Amino acid sequence: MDYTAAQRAAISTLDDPLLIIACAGSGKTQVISQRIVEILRRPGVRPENVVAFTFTEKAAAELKNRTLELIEHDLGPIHGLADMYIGTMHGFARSVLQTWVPETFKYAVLNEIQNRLLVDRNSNKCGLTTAKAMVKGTSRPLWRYKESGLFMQVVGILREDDIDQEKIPEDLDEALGMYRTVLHSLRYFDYTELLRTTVDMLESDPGDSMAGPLVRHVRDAVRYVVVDEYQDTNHIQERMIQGLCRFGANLCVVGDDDQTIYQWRGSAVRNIQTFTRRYPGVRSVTLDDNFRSSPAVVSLAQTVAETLVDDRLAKNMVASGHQEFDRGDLLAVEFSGADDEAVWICDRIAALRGTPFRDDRDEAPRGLSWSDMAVLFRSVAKDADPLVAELKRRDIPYVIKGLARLFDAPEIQACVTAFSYIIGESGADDVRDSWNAADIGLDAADLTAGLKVLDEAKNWQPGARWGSYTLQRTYLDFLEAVGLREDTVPSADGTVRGELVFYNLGKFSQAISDFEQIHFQSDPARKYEGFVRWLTHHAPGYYAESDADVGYATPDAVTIATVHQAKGMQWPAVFVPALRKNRFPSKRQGGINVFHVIPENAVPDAERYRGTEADEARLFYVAVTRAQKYLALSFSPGGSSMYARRSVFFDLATRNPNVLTAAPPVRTVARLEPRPRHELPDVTLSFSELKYLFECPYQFKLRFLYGFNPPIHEALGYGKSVHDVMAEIHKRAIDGDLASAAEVADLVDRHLNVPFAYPALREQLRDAARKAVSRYLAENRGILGQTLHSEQQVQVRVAPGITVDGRIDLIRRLDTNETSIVDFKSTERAQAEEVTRDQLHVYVLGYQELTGRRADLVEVLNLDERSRSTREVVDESLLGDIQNKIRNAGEALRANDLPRHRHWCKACATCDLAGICRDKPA
DNA sequence: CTTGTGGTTATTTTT
DNA sequence: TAACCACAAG
Repeated sequence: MDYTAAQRAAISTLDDPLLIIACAGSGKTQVISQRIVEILRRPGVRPENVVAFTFTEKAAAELKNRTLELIEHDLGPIHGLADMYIGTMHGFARSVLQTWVPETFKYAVLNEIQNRLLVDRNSNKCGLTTAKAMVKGTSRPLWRYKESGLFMQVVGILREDDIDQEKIPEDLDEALGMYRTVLHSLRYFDYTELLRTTVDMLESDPGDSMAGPLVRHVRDAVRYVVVDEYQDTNHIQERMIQGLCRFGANLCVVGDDDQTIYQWRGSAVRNIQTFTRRYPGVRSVTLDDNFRSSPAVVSLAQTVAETLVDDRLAKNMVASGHQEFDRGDLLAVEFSGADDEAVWICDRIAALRGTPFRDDRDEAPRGLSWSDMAVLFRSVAKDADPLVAELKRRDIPYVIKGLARLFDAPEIQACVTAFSYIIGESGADDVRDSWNAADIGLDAADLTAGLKVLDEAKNWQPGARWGSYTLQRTYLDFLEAVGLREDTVPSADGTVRGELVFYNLGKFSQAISDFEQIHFQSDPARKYEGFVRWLTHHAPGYYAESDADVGYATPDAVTIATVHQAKGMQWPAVFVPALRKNRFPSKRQGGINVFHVIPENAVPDAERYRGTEADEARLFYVAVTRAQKYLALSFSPGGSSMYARRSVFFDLATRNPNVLTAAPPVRTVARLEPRPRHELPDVTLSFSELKYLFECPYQFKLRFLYGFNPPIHEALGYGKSVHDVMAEIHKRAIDGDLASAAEVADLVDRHLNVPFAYPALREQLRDAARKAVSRYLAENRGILGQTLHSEQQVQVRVAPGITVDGRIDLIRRLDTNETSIVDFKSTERAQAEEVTRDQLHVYVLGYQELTGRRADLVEVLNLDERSRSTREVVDESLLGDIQNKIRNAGEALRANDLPRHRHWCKACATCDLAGICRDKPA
């Protein structure tokens, strides 16, 4: 790989704090990866010394894969790569807490929807009504349900930003305290609390009793910190970075202040703009070669960037790629209506298809295909309808993000009707009508069977345990009774409808899980009623987007996306329609916002949350720089007078000399056969996902691609709790601190978290856990001191782009001096023996990757006294087989080839989802 | 060029 | 409910 002088400078600066200003298309990911390789090349540096942050999981997967590829190529096999962290800051926080702070082991992380359900359910205890909004000079409390979203934003900002405590009203501070108390008493982190807890600990003294191990780990292990997309970091994230570097780790931040587009999350462009002032001795490198776009696209982007005057970091993007500019590539066209605009875009898409295009300088040209084109909107939800209709009319394939609303789907409406039947708000005829309207291949007899399930759910017995009436159970039973199958969903055109319907039904299953996680402990009558109430009033707003983007395989289709979603991507041809005043740039929004609750002067530069003209210009800059060669901007007046005028961005573009305002007649170039660029998606699987994939590919699809969840079990959390106890015991054992029998009760009490158990069950589980741990200690105390690793992160890269990662429960040395890999099982729940054997042999591979050594034995230690433990010698022949098996499974996943088993088999017998897969044998 | 009024609209999304 | 825009009036 040839690097430019600037790239080489960035790659080789390893000792001074480094700021890399990376223009769009400047090969940023490659540079970061290569720099990590150079770090690892240094004598004495181990992979665990490196921590690299990205903004999203997707970016992390890309960076990780690129880095591993380079390492393989430049350094050959090196060990311990599983200890190198490349991921999001939230992921890092979770991982270090999980490793170093036993007190946090039992915490679960809430997603945003569960978070909001929690706030609504505990609105008084959470401080929702204690917090007050200042409206027209008088204060009033916030509304439950209606303003709980606002409340969450408020408690988010209060914990993430650099707040002037003096200016916070007492009642608001109290509300925040109440909210945090509720979170902690239920053992939950929200995304913010996860970061806050970690950051607060990172800033503690190395001798601190709780945070000490974490701080000492950072002090001893973290030597190089890399932060990508630095312009999108906010105050708490900056604190996290400082916490990691406080013992002298080298810091490298990478970003582009012109591409800050997440300001409403509180990201502070100032972090990157003032970086050189805040860290002493910073070396600054600007990557201003754009290898992606033609000179004309680059010049237009420059025009946009130059409107951003204040405090912009100096840079001068130059086109250095191989794309050539031909007059007519850049257009800014006006239309009298959105329909004309849509027709024109489709015409142009059709005309561009088959046009010769070179992905690389010295590669033969290929014909452009559907997936080489993208249409980017400021708001897909508001503006994309006419285009979608036209694409549909012409049978041009497209994938769209963020338009269809989940609860508008007829099959979801039918689900809602089924639950409202249970609480007596709909009749049997309503249920039949709604499912018939969904047209998913059910006949009258199927629905009769389904109604029987719903009738049973109606008849809960007062006094019976609440946990036996789970919504998820009812839902899955209903789907099983009606005999729904993916391949019997009728479809007019192709085979995709079954997939879409199952995707939506899977999402509904997730919605049930979200609700039930928070409302499990309500009595059946209230739970079902509350659920229906939530489904009709609140859920539709929460689950706004249902993208039918199922699987890893990328279809050959035109992309319709928002500019935000397009960040980090590129296409040969890009369209940016609906460039209307008040939409793009977007006008400010009315209604009450966080600053009606938080005094504006308590937050530094509070303006940044609201979004400015400059922020919109940055967004437009991002849109323009996605194009490699063809870029068509267009305007048509929208429905009302508000959107009747042209955007300033459109006018700005027309002033650029490379832009034509009318499309020239199509040049007659030799057309080629359209051939989409073949890009293999990176696949990273956890061990448990892999287990499902081995067991049954279709079950994997139902669970992880569609999102179907099994019902919550009352004892859920027990296995994890015992696991956590073992983890603490072994971590202490490594430090030479052997737990005694007298500590068992205390250990169990600290880690036991069974939120869905009724009181008697909880006692029973506590007792079982104590027994299991005592028995384990009694039987293994002798070799506790020979613990090598506990909860060890491992990673196996079986093929380029296919990685498996996970944690090994325990690695220990036996008295025979053999190394043994141990997996704990704590419940009777059977798992096929060969699956366990496979899993353990994957661990063996992981351990070998980590240390270069081969383990001798694999053990399953059953902590449940009624099950047996196993101990086997590592099977050499199995190790090769398993690699192939993983590779094949990964390839199948990439190709979206996830079939069900041909016949009912052992896996079906234990599968929670068999009922929506096939008929059970008599 | 400023001010008042009535009408219209309320985005983006990651963890 | 709040904020902003377009347009008209002064």
